[in-house]
Amino acid sequence: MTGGDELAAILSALDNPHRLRILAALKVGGRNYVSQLAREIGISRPLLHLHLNKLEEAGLVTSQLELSADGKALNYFEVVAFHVELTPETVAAAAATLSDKPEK
Amino acid sequence: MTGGDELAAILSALDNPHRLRILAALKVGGRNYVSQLAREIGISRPLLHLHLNKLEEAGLVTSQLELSADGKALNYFEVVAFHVELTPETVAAAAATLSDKPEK
DNA sequence: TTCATATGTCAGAAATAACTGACACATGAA
DNA sequence: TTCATGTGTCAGTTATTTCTGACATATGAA
Repeated sequence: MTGGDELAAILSALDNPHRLRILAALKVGGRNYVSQLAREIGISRPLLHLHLNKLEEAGLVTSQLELSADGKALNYFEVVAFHVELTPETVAAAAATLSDKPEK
Repeated sequence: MTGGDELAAILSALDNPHRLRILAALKVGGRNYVSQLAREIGISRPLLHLHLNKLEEAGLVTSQLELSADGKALNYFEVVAFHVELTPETVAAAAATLSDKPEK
């Protein structure tokens, strides 16, 4: 029972090849911190930061700040176990609760 | 078993409140032609045309040109019965087959 | 102190997506 | 012929997203 806005956020978050790969990397390689993940995926850190933010806002990943052995602050991200069914029925139900602005 | 590019197209098509409502309208109200649908949803016909194109390219709707009783050519659209599961696993699998350009 | 690592943020450019307002064409009815 | 209806398309504007290149801050090691 996913709400319209919630589903919209998830779909928006998944509508990007980088973000799909980020999720895949975290799922396959396990939790990781942003600088390291940026190196592995091959995109800039600010850009990865942006994408991770969007994924986190959609509730698809979570982050946790930790201190490494040598004192560096590492922000670890990991995938959340989500499950969304996309069918005409679920889409129609979600669309009915969309809080978009119909005002001109 | 949805391919990466196929899933990307679906997600891209669903990442828009208008298109979610269009799918909902076609699912609930049944098949409809574009001018009529544009009036019901309350958006311009060229805009609806654009969105329907994107939905059709993603394989979420189909269209069929028909002649009405009074001779007008009506382009009827209807929803295709799709079913997509969104989980970390399916996303990871799809991301692995993405044909994006990793060059530069 | 300097270096290498980590964090975050932000302004501006570049690339897409969304949208509007025409235009062109066709048919049946008035 | 004119009107109302349907179809599609396209150029140009606006809005949104994506991306880069800085900047600022912090810590441990050399």
